[in-house]
Amino acid sequence: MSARAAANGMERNQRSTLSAADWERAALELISEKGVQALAVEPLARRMGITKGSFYWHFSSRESLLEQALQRWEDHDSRNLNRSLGEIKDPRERLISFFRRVGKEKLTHEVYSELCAAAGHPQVEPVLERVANRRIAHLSAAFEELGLPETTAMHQARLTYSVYLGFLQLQRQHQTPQLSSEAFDAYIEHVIQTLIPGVQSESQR
Amino acid sequence: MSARAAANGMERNQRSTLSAADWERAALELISEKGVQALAVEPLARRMGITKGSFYWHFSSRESLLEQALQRWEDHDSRNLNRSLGEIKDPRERLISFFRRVGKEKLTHEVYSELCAAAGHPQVEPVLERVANRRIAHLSAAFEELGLPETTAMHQARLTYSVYLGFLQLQRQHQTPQLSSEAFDAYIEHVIQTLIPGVQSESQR
DNA sequence: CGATTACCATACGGCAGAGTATGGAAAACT
DNA sequence: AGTTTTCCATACTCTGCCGTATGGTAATCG
Repeated sequence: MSARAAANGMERNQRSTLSAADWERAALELISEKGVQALAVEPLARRMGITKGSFYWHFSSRESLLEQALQRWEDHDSRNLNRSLGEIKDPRERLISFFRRVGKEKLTHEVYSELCAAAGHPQVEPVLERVANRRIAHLSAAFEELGLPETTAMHQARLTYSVYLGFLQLQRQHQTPQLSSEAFDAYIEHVIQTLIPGVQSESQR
Repeated sequence: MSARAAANGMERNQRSTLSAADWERAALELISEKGVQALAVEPLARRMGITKGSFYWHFSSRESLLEQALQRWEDHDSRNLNRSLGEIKDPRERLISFFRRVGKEKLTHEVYSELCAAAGHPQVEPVLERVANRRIAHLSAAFEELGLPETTAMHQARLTYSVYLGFLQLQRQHQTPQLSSEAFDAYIEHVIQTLIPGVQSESQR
């Protein structure tokens, strides 16, 4: 009985053979937990109950793994954004869904949060730039649909995105109220009323 | 002529002997440039034109250096905050100065930005928590002075601080307009008008 | 002026992760 | 059934940093 067969039983639950996509998914999961700098070949392999002999068959280097994993994440995120753009017609609802989606899509946001922490990394930087530009453009378009002039809409979009980024940061510091609690909902409500024109609370009507 | 004397002439311009404070300052400078994870003994020593033989005379470990450097930074930041609280009476002016000070105090903010990126680090985390709480309390108090009810003021303070954090993040990604340009001033103006109650632009009057 | 103290260089051992080399086993082809 | 391909384990080397040990030199003190 080989050591490989022993490992199959417990640690590796799925198939008997790994693909590059498996490594990429595991890499993103590790990033979401410990950050980009913690993405190392041997620790990742140990985590998967395997050795790096496998890794270097699928990838040429650690750098290459990061590259592929980042691309996978970016594609996934990009599709998500376009989907909400197509599905939600009302720009106000689209903006609100932007905030509400922070709770859902947990893994994606955790990864993004860690990527932000690793800005400055040569491979991460361009991804961050593209993603931020796409999302800000998305917000800016919604604000324009709501009647804001172009420059104002751009400012408001940048401001809104800053709030989102700051929220992620406070979350990383555990400085934010528990998600899915009344305190959290109240805060989100406050943010929406402050940033989205034309949304009024009951007390203000 | 010793190698030491040769190093004195060029790399080390100041005194002939280093103090613990010198190491702490150099550490903060390195953090502001490359982040917390880049704070390593040997690279830092090389940067200072010296060897780690000196370092381990002043400090017991890398951990200890980080501890002292962080404390130095936090003290400095804390004093800054209290100073503005004492000097500026008008709460509106105090809030505005909060944003305007992002341009000044460059090193302090760059360090803070990198500390945020290193949230999760056991030594950094408590510092971040204390600093954020102090600043948010500072903002919250100002909003209360402007007449907002307690809960609303707290929400607004958290929101405002999120904007600040998001701004730092966008700066790290080079996604923000150049400081001290008209575009930058226009954006800051927009932020102030959106977040500070009772501030009106000329076009809105 | 001799001895102590402060500060630093050099050389060492140790660990952790990157990448390479090589061989083995199972599966897929022919 | 025999061969090739696919996938992985094991055993190296190499590099970068941590922390220690030890000795040297300049300043300072008694």
